[in-house]
Amino acid sequence: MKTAKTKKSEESAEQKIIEAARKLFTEKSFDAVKTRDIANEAGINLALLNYYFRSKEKLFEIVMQENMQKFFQSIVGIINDEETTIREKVELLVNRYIDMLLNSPELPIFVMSNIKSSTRTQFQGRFRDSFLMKQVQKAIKKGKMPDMNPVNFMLNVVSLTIFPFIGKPMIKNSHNMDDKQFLELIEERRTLVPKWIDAMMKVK
Amino acid sequence: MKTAKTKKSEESAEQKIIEAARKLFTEKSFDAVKTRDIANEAGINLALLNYYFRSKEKLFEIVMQENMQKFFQSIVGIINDEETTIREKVELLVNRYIDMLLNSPELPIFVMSNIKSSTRTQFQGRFRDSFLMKQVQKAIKKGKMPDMNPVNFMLNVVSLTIFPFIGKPMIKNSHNMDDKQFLELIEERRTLVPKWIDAMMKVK
DNA sequence: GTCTATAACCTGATAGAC
DNA sequence: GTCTATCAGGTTATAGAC
Repeated sequence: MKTAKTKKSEESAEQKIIEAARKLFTEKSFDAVKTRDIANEAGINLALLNYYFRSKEKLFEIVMQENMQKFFQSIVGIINDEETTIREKVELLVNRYIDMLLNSPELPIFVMSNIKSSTRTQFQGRFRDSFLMKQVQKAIKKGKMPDMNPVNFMLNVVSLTIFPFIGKPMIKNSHNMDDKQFLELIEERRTLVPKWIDAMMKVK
Repeated sequence: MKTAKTKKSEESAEQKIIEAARKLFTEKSFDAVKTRDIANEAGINLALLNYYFRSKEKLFEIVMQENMQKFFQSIVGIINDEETTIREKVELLVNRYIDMLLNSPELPIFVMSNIKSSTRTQFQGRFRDSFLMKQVQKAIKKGKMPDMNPVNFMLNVVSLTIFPFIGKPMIKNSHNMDDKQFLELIEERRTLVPKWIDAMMKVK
């Protein structure tokens, strides 16, 4: 063990830095976050940050990696389950994403803003090669879904589930809603989105 | 007139600066954009930027204003038209947004990232008080739509139309698509989204 | 491992010549 | 109006003491 640990809520300095970095990088842009902010948030000194991680970029890469993981990993199991139906997968996906995003509402914008700059091969083809895609293609072939690019199916699920979190400030502003009302809106969608997806797939 | 203009593609320095700023601020964060970048992009000197606009913040405010305008203004007319049906409004909205976003794909992330920091009263209640909202509320009361928060209707239209542009890098990456395929996907949605919205509203 | 001090560089803004 | 030169302060990263 590198560092002595007392049992109570004592993390290693290294871990405290990573957590501070994750918090700040997830809610603000790379350039908006200053290394001093991270050091302060972690309760350690600026020099220590460079001792553990060689540079701001290196630290950001770690946070990026963790956030991408968090965003994608949790659904890989769902979309590749060969035992569940399309409808069941949609329900699982919607619930999984809503639960995650209620805890980390800033995650989508982070992912969408930073997916370009890295992880180019990390999740490449991960959706395309999933079992869900095969199910959707089969459903289209059988005429049980509109004759369309199957990507549109997954895109609809993701759009209806994730966009409300990305657009939260806009929604609250343009409809004069408070946080409680927004939460009720999301909970309503938890049950409605799967039904909607079902209905959408019946158009010819 | 403040500055002499030759007729051919000669804009005032002031305008060139604004356009350079819009380009850069729209595709990168406030802190990621350096005033020197803007000056270079505009083909003028750094000092001139501060001569016309007192500070980086002032210049950003102008760009923000223009982008918010561009994002919201174009739909105000559509959602307040008392002559068109809900279905017609949806078709108009989808087409208007897709056309706009094909030209300015970075606009949604800019708007969603910056709507907090300003324009708090700019578009407040603009959706809530629209004629479309009244139509939707009436449809719900008549049982022609699911018994839900009417905000969910507008939110579905916006989600299905705008999210694909926000998620473009993710979609291209996880489905191994190129730009041409992405464009075809969007064009397919242009006709499908209104049909889908129609079908969604028939669930009980 | 952790700190203070500081080097080396970057960035927004201004002074002053033309 | 437009430029060059430069200032003042901030920012990342490192040197060196403990």
